[in-house]
Amino acid sequence: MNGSSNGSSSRLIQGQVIEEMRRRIIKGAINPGAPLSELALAEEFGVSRTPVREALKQLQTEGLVEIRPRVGTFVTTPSRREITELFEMKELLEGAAARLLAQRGRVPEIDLLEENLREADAAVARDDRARYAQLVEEFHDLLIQGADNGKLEAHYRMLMNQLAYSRLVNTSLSQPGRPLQSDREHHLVLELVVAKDGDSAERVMREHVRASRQALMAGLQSSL
Amino acid sequence: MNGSSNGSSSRLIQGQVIEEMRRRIIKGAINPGAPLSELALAEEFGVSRTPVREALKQLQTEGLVEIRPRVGTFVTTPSRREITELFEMKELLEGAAARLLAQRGRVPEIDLLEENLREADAAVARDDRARYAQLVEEFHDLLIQGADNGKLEAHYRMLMNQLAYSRLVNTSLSQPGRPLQSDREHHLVLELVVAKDGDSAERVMREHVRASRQALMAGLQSSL
DNA sequence: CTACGGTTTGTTGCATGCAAGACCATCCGT
DNA sequence: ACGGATGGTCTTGCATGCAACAAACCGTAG
Repeated sequence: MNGSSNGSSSRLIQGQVIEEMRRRIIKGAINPGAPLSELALAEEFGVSRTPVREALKQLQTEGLVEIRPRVGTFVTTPSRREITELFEMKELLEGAAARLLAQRGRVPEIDLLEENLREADAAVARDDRARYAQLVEEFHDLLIQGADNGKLEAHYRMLMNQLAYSRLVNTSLSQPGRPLQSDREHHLVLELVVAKDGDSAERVMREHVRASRQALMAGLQSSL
Repeated sequence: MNGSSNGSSSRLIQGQVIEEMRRRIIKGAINPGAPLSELALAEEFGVSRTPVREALKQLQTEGLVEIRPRVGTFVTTPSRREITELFEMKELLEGAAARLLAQRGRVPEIDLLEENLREADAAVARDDRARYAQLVEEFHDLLIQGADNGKLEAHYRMLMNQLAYSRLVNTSLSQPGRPLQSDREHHLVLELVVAKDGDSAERVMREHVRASRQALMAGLQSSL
């Protein structure tokens, strides 16, 4: 398994459909709850229903769509409770990743993380929120990769996909002062990782995720 | 999602195939690495290739089989490294579950866990390893359910399926003295949970999983 | 206006046929 | 005997047709 995607998928047309549909759902190009007709998708992609059907089946197992037998297929919308659960998992996995990374010592990912923070500092300084959002995602990705645990990474990607996190990051960072605080928290985590203090790194990382979640929830409240 | 199974699957024949195949793989009724022919399975179940095919696709996403395009479908065999990774995740999730359960206070699952330990004590006392193995699985299941986090439970079940844990438990418990120690560790965890000491409960639970893993690895070594 | 029945439409579930690729054994040439 | 080409056979991937079911829609009776 490579994360949540189908390994050598590019050659198989069902693989292409999977990647495209996943991209659309995660980016929010399709409204949550919207129906996905096999036939319509098949025609749009210029293929038969079969590969589309198999793609949707996989996306269902990944938790991105829901197939109601003989009714239709719909983009899933996480309930408030599920969002809370997903963040609990995010906190768990990223905290563990920080600890594992700290235990590994100085691996290439550390350098990439330091470089990431240098860029992030600059982005925050010039108030470039879009760029900073990208860097935040990269930071978390590097942390997970640095943990060097394929299963952890796979489950993490699945979670983030269900959250459609790429969209949420922006909401979270739109809270005043959040980017600066977020950047500081990243610095602290990386310091503890470099110092090989796994326990503290995990604790601080979890606090960071909690803070990020609260900023997000606040942002969601105000946007509704 | 209800764990890793397909919700209302009983009526759809692909759902029946999924459940049956998953059961076989987890129970070890099929040798790891063995090829699974769509046609053969279809004939055995008395259906066409289509539902079998869709079932295998889902099992692939769950990590139980591997579909090599135009070659065949095979039962996956976790590598040594993957087993280590899976146990790292198990430790993580069960530790978190212990902490979450402790935070929830006295919920029904606590009573069930205490009842479970009473039976487990008896099973250990009369050296009934088979019964104790069942109770161990039930203990961990109750812990996860008690955490009251659906996502955590879903990911946990997926992990356990990949490990084919029901088989491994026996190997682990075949180590001399392991059942008694395991039982004691369970008691300690539950005490801390009841005392609402989440941090300690998580720590001890993780130590318990590590110990269980070491017993398993020792058992695997000697059996090879 | 409301409640109920029948129909119509849309959806997915399953069966089947064909095609493309991978693998293997065999045969031929050296 | 050995190496390479070649054919055959097995596998899955995809296209298509039909059937079963669900939901909406409309007309009708009360």
